[in-house]
Amino acid sequence: MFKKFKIPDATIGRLSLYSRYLKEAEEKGISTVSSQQIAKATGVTPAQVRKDLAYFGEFGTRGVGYNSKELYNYIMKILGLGRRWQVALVGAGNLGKALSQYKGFSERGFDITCIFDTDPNKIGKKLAGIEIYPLDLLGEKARIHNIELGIIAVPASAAQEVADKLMEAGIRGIINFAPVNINTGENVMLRRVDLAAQLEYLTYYLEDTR
Amino acid sequence: MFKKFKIPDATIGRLSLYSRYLKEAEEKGISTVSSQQIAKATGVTPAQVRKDLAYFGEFGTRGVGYNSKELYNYIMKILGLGRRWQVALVGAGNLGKALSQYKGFSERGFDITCIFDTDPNKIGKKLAGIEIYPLDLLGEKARIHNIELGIIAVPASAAQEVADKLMEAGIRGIINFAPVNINTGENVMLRRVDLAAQLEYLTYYLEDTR
DNA sequence: AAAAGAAAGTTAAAAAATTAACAATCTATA
DNA sequence: TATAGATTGTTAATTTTTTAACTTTCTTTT
Repeated sequence: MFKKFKIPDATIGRLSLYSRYLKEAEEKGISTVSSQQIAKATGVTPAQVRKDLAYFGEFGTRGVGYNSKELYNYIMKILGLGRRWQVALVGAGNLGKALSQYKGFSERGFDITCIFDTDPNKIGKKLAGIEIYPLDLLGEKARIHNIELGIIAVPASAAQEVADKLMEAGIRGIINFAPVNINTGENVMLRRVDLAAQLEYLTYYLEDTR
Repeated sequence: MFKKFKIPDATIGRLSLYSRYLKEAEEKGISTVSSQQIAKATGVTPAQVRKDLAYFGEFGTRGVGYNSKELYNYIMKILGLGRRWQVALVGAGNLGKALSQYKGFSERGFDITCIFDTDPNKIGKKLAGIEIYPLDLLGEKARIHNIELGIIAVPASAAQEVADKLMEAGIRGIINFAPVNINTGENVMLRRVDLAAQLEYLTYYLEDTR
């Protein structure tokens, strides 16, 4: 799988959506799809679909289209979803609880196998059947569970500290749900997801359009 | 507030982050900040900060910087956060439950005041103190509660139907947590947040870099 | 077997976003 | 009061991303 040259971030997000449509199509017995069909289902243009795919190779047949199952498999491979990933969740508050129970992760190959918190009242208890460990055990447990990804679901004030601990434990990819910027090493992939900010995109546009 | 010309989507997201830093700075007693400081704290370049702000006006003083409190207020106004917004949550499953309890919304001016579901076992019960209504009552309750924004936290298969109902109820902004594209009218702002896809950005980059 | 239609892959053009450079202006200091 | 330093707002250049147009190839039909 080539990642020699820079791919637009948005392309990755669209590939994810394409793959979901392709799975659905295949399950419905639609064995061949066109860029047009993919585009319609995912809300983009056919040219965009072809361009996105062209970054990675030639997956279709001219004059015909793409084989749904085949393209699905290719995209999943491109996204790194050819295998399962073990994920650590830090923060057993409301958000952490929700994420631990969210079915959507498992469906896409992500297994949250350990949860960490600093609150003595939470440690030892379970969330969605997964035991909550003290944050200090992160390194040890991460090794045992083969953790490669981490989710930060703690208050903004604790986010950087948690990120540091995750990096110390050798975790290479981090999703940060805290509404704050955190600094990571060069070899660590970081992505921030600010739920409130999502609503703010809406209010920005709606503010004075009434 | 001008929105005559197109602002990069990413700018809105950064403004949100700037505002959080500014609030923090002000609370710490830092009354003046430079684009450099904002940039450092939020992980962008100073030029980017100034450019982002320049879309909306002149908020600083050359040779000096920005007044933290003042700039904070301006940005909040720009984002439409000069007032509170009433939000309806559709879907009382794991994700819905989490979102209903998430403190981060209220802090930024969003109040989830009613929750909807189709599951008879859930209707009538409460989540985070908020009653769960049958989806059919959406229109009625939305009117009573002055709902302007909607959050879709239902399975992908039901997302479009829910979106249609939200639009019917006059809701103008929608966050869709279902991993599927949905179609909305022209005068409705839509934003998709795919939690699993966030992890996929990481795995895409990590896949073969071990 | 040729022609028409469909659809991918590719190249070029256009648009959008970011980065960098610079001119204007404020504050502090000599 | 002039000068140096700081820092904004703005303009220009660069880079990135999207859109459109075109070429190739496959399938079907006449």
